[in-house]
Formats: sequence, C-alpha cells, structure tokens
Amino acid sequence: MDNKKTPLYKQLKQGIIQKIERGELKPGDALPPERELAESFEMSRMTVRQAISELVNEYILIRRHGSGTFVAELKIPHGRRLKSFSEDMRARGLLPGSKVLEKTIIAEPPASIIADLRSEGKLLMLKRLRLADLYPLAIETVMLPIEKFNNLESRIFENESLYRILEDEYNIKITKAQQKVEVRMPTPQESELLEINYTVPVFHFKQITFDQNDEIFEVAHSVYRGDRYEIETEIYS
Amino acid sequence: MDNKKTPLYKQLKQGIIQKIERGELKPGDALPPERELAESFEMSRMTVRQAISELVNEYILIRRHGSGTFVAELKIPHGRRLKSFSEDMRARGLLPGSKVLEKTIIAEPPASIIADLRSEGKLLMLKRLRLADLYPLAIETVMLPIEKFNNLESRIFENESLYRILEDEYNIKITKAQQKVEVRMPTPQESELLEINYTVPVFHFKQITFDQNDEIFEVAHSVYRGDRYEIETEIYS
DNA sequence: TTCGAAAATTGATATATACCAATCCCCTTT
DNA sequence: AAAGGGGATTGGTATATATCAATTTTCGAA
Repeated sequence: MDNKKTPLYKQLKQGIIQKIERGELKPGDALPPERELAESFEMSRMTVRQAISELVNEYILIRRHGSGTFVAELKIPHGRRLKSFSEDMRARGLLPGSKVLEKTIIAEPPASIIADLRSEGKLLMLKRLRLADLYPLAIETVMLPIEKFNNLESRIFENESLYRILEDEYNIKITKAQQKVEVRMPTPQESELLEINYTVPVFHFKQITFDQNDEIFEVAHSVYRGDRYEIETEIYS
Repeated sequence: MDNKKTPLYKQLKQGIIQKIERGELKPGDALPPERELAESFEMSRMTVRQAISELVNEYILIRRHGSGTFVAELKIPHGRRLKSFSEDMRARGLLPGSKVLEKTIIAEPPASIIADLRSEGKLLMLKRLRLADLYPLAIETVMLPIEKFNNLESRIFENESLYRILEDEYNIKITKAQQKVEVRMPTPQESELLEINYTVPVFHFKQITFDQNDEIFEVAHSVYRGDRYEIETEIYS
C-alpha cells in the first residue's frame, strides 16, 4: 500500500474504511488517539487529522473533544444524502460486496447514452453484481466517458467502491444525481443473476450523476430485487 | 473582529460568507489566493486553508488546483418537494381525479398503525382510487387520528384535496414525510381496481407525515400501477 | 501569427511544534 | 461510599516551512 502516487492521508483513510468494512471496527468503537496513529503509521499528526477529518465529513467517524474518535452509529437514513451502494448497505447493517460481470470499452455508444452523457466519446462500461451479506441484491451497470478517467479500468477491482476511486484518484466529487425509478418484471438473465423467481418484480433505477462542476460524469442503470430491497426517503415541503 | 473566543479560522469563514451574502462576491468569482489571504488577514496559510476547506465541504466554495478558489454556482434549493397527488399529476401534465372507495371510522386500529402514529385513539380511514386523465393510477389509503380532526369525515368530498382541507380548516402544515417504497405484485382486489393484469407489478408507498410541530398526523399507504408510473427524483449529497 | 516550452501562480500534501480546551480517571478527602 | 480536585488524555486551534502538482501566463521560436 506504499504507493508513491496516492497521498499518505488517503492511504490511512482507505485503511480505516477497510477496517470498518471488514468488521474490525464496529459502530461505537473508538479509534486509536491521533498521536498514537501518527506514531504507528509514521506520519505527522496533522496528516492523520486530515484523513480523519474527511471521514468525519462523510459521517463515517465522529470526533468527541477530550474523549476520542469513534465509528459513527448506523443511523436513520441521512435525509436525502446521495449514497453509494456500499454506504447504503452499511447504513442498513449489511455487508456490501461486488462481483464484476463485465468491464468493456464501448467504441460506439448507443444514442440514448450519448444523449444522457452529452458526450460522444468512448465509454467504459462496468457491469457488476452487487451483494448484500454475500447474497445477490442488484445488477448495476455504470457507463463513464473513458477520456475523463485515464487508466480507470485497470484500477477497478472486486469489492472496491467505484465512487471512492473516482473521488480519491480523479478528484471527482459527486454533488447531484437525477434518478428515475421504474418497477418491472426481470428479464430471464436478470432473474438468473439475482437468483430470483421470474414472478418477483424488480426496481429499475436510471441515474445521471453530476460532479462538482455540474458536468455529467456517469450514467448508471441498476436493477434491484424487489423482495429484498426497499427505498427509504425523507421528504420535505 | 478580534474576538478572542471565536477561532481565527471561523472568523475568516464568517467574513467570506458575509461577502457572499452581501453580493460582494458572486457565484463564479475568484477568491484571493490562499497566500494572499494569509498575509492580508495576518494568519498562517494553514489557518486560511481550514476556513476554506469547511466552506468547500459545504459546497459554498470550489477549489480548482492550479487555478484558484471560486464561489460555487447556486444550487437549486430542493429537488424533492413534497407533492400531493394532485400536484404530482399536474406537474406531469395529467388531469388528477379521485373516487372515494371507503370512509370508515376504525375503533380499534391494528398494532402496526398504532406504532406508526404513536397514538391509540380511533382512526378515520379514507380509501380513494386515484385517477390520471380519468384512468385509474393508484389506490391511496389514508389514516388520521380522528380526535385531532373534529368532524373531518363530513367535510370530505370527491375530487377535493385532503391536504387542502387539513391546511385550511385545521391549520395543519405539512413539513416532512418519511417514506418507504416497496415493489410487489398486486393483490387480486388491487389489480381489479387498477384495471391491470395480475402480471403487472406495483409500487407500494408507505408514508408517515409530520406537521409543523413534528407530530405525526397521518399514515398513508399508496399502491401505484407499475406500468404507468415512475418516480423522478433529484438527490444531493 | 501560432505553437510550444518554460516560468509563474495557485492549490495539495506533508512535517514539526506549541499550546488551548473538553473529557476522563484516579486519588484524596469527607 | 460519595464527592471533589487535579492531573493525564484526547481532540482543537494555530504557526512556520518545504515541496509537489495542476493550471495559467508569458514569451520566444517557427
């Protein structure tokens, strides 16, 4: 993990996230004190603080002055916070997982995708089976304009959050998404991958995601099992 | 401004916010470079960065490496407004309609509703078929604690907005709602009322609605045809 | 004039240090 | 055993400095 390209504080951040996702750190657990982390990872306390600060901003950790830093309790849905699959699962107390089904470069994207992305270049298509507690929950197909994300395909591994890679490696901050949700019956291929009977309906999410410059950087289609998933939202007038 | 109690970086943060609010800094405008701010406000650059970092996290400023720091473009306040069925239909260019199926007083509400409403009294149950351009689109079941709404049952007529009655006659203002959305197959009764084949899946919305005092005043269940309805949302992080 | 390389500018990462402030915890006193 | 005081622990604020990396600007060569 001593990659010279990735900043130190991001490496620490990743390490902490992994410990949480592996269950080595559970909600309510205390992190080692900042001074201790600094010493054991051989970095300055300021650098440790930068890693922790970002995690606090993402509601993953909580700081208590004089007391310590703790893994955040799983909470009621964060209003309408935009969540990645991993965050969503964690918030529901489930272990997120992922299995890459397809990773392809599409030279000539279909017209509907071009219209959504407002760009005509080549696409990276990433199709993943999403797991919750090791059982299939969703099929997610993400399409990204390849020219914006150099060498992205080689950085994608199983069980790693795509959004985190985009944020940490390409400095993309997700700010907004437009989403349409339909309900329909699964295709034969979908019901096989999701391991459901053909009589179980599915959610079909169609999402367009915007970065901090209000540019579209992703079009995603997700198909969720209707028998094991429900949407929770809080709406304001 | 040299208040010894408030941290330096917060003072700077406040100052920047005020300049934006007064219009001295407009969306798209560049802030002075960090080194310059540090010098003119007589603080270290790290302190300046802390102030700016918090504003970046709040999407008030945007940093561009090598270029500068800028005031963020205005966000659209809220993508997800709480809409009544009528508003929702009109926004989609459809003519809303309504047909009362049942209007009953329930003396002994089921446990699940008591838990949601946090009140044990009698309920008014109102079950309506919702129409879009005169065709059935949804079945909506609303439950209200009768003691809060004296004589409400006699004021409900066809094709009148329940929310409007509550607001005008009982001074209830809707502020917030929690919603869960499931997908499932319709019951025989539902498919008959909605005039759909038994193979067409439906959305099932379960909503708890809060008034201006954060008190729950309504529990609603709605079943929407999956072949003629889709959810559209805009999500922010 | 146009292209491209070099320089300047600006934010990003990282270290070392100092002291303040809230909380915790142990030990003394009652 | 309970209450209180006071030091130890832990996060919070602030400075000074150095170097890297992305972008913009400048300016010379073609």
